[in-house]
Amino acid sequence: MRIGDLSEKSGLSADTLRYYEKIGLLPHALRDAGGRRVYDQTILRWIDFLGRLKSTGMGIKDRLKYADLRGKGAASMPERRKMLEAHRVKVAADIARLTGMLDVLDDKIDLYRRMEAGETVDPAFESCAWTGHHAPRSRKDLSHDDIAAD
Amino acid sequence: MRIGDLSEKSGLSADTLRYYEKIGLLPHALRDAGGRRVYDQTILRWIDFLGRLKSTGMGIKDRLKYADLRGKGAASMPERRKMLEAHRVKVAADIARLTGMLDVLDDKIDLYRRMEAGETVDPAFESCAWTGHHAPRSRKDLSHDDIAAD
DNA sequence: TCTTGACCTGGAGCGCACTCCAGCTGGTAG
DNA sequence: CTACCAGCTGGAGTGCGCTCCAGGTCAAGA
Repeated sequence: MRIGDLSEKSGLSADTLRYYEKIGLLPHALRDAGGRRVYDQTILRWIDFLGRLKSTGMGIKDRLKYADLRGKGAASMPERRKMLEAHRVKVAADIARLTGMLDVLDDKIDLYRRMEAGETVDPAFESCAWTGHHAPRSRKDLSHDDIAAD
Repeated sequence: MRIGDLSEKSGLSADTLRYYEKIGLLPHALRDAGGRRVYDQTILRWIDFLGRLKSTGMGIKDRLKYADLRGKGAASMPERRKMLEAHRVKVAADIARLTGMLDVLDDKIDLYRRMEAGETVDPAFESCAWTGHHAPRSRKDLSHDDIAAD
């Protein structure tokens, strides 16, 4: 498989694949007689996993570190596992944040809908504006205040 | 409230607050006699909501657009609502993606743990490697292949 | 009065993650 | 034989989202 096929199968551009190799995310590809990169199917598994790490918020530095560990073989397994465990914590936190946002959005969308329909806004939300001098205590407090026509 | 206090309360640096004002995410702040920005508490609600939009993956262009609509008042409500509805769809998709990753991570972490303990790898996972020429059919298929010592 | 510290402006610089390009080579189809 | 296309390299450019800095103003406390 050459870079064009891999590009198609992986969904990454040839430029990106070469870039990934250059920075070390992908191992140096073997070359054919003409100097062109030749890939094995198995690289797809790795590219997919890298894509998942990226799309779940792992930055390039950590992906590079992980790729580096992977290149070191079985001895690096405990360290790789620790990285994945750390990432798991972040992913779980992100899910919680996104889920919270879903509620905020639903409330706001609902408020807009009602205001568009000409409904008077529930005074329970009007009156809880920040007039005091206290800092917000929690996400819950804030998300309550968030139900506003912003 | 001056910019230092707002910085503390919002968690954004004064530089970032000025930057946000410059690009239009925040409205132009009123100034005191000495030309310094003076803020009202209510700006915190807006900053918090902007932060949520950002931290749930809304890019700067869309946040700018939303901020612009907000500045136009009640007439822009239907459009704002549509933006929020579109964002909701993205957020829900992100939650699904992250949740899928959680499973992948759990499987991989488990595999590493077992391999670190010297256990032989389950042949069900060894043999399902990509030797065929088919593209992956679904996330489920792939996540299965993903259980590999990468 | 003097000094400190918060704030001001405009603009440069940075890290991430690509993306594009010029100019070249190598293999293949007509 | 020639045209073409895929691929090669090195390097410049891009968009996002800040972050930092120089050089200045202003107000309040010792």
